[in-house]
Amino acid sequence: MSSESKSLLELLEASPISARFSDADRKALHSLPVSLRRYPPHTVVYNQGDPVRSVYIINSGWGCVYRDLPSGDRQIIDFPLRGDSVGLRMPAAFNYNTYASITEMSVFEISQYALNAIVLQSPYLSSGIMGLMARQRAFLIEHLTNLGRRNALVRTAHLLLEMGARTKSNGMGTEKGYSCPLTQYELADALGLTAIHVNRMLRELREQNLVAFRYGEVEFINRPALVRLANFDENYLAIGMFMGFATSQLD
Amino acid sequence: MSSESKSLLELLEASPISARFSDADRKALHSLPVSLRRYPPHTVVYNQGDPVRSVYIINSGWGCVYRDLPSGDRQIIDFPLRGDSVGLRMPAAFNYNTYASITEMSVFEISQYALNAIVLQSPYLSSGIMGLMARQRAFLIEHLTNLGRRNALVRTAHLLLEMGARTKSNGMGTEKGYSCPLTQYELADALGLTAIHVNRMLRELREQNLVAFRYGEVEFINRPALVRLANFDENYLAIGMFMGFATSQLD
DNA sequence: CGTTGCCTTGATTCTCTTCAACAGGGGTGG
DNA sequence: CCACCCCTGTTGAAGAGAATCAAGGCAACG
Repeated sequence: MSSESKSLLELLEASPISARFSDADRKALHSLPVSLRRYPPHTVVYNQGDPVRSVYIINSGWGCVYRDLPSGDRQIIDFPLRGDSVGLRMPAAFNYNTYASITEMSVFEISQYALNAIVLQSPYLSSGIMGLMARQRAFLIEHLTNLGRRNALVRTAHLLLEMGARTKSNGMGTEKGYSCPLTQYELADALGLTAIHVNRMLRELREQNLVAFRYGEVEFINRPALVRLANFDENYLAIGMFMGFATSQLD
Repeated sequence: MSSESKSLLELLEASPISARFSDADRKALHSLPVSLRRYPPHTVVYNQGDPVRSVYIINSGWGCVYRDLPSGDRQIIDFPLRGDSVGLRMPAAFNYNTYASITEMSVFEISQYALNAIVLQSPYLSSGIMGLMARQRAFLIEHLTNLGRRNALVRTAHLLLEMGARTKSNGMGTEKGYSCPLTQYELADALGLTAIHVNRMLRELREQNLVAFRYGEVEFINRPALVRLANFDENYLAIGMFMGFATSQLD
């Protein structure tokens, strides 16, 4: 895979988060107990029903957050990538979804307890955390819209474009394409479709010379036409960076 | 309608938020410039594309947050009720969805600018804000799962149950039912269905003696059976109250 | 008293699922 | 080394579920 950071600070200052810290914030961050964890492919990080203990900032690799349903289906909520956060929610609660790796994955893990402390210390950091939450929220809303009001072809196109924009913004991909380790089953679980139908939609997109997803590579063939088909708007992804509540006082 | 608060403080201390403030927090809240606004039915509060200016805490009435699509369809993201928040995201950005009233609606409006200030002043309040964001996030995830992996009947049942749990938790409804001013068109836009099909699903639910939604009233006839049909789990709604990051230090 | 908004129902169409079968690659064990 | 299996991808045919098209109902409102 592409870039990977050695420290949380380095990751937060890199794209897409691009935080700019004061010395005080840096100091606070240094005192924060963080562990860099590695997970092999297809390993559960936390499970639906587990108590909430930690927050994760993804450093490298692909994973997915999903909800298992009693019917045996699952709904994939998101594929968090480098620079995304997982698990920012209330403590003293239980997880109502599962987070698992897809490829080998490295993440920075911060305990809820330590996070509480830093929220008390640095308003800039807490507003940064809100920024991360807002970013995840924007992904969710787009995903929701995708499932509710777009047909299978457009929906598939849209997801490929979204992951393209996200991989580009964190250095994992380019305008032309990106490496994507997802199976058609995983795509289907995210898109609310069957893998069989996803397969047909991918073929359709390929045959229309819009985008090819084969052998773990997404290749944009005719990006403008694909963007038009999917009515894709990159702007929603730009929001929610680290320039949080606190800094906007400068306006 | 049922309860309504005269001040933001009163609203925050009431169910479902149930905040407990220190004197310092109360003071900070008192200095916060808040305006109580009323909107007539079917009025836009902010529009897709407008710059972000304010955050809203709903006091009474029904509204909806939605995204308009170029196709002319729209996807309703959420129906925020008393005690819910709208617009908590990054400043210096644009809204990528619209917030409009459905019934007459009263909301507390706080400028982003003022909110920044309070985040700097009170860590407890900022963690409370994170709590509100986490709560909205839980709604989104459930809604997403609903659209992705449940059929029309179950999906409809689930939404009626969710709004039932939410109205109950903020005093607008009871175990037996609640007043619901939504049209079948609005339900359809939330559920990713056509109004015609929603109509059929409501009839089905009524004929199976599970729940009746008629004349603006949702009446749970056989709640246990309905909960079973929809695989409804109220717990996800319980998370994300005001007992935020900061307080959990007491653990 | 006609219009408008919301609800209701039937008939038809089409999107997506389900069921079924097969092909290629990678690993494993006999 | 090969037989076997599992996982992923691929394709076809049948069937279900929801959309679309069409029409009529009732109540509120000017």
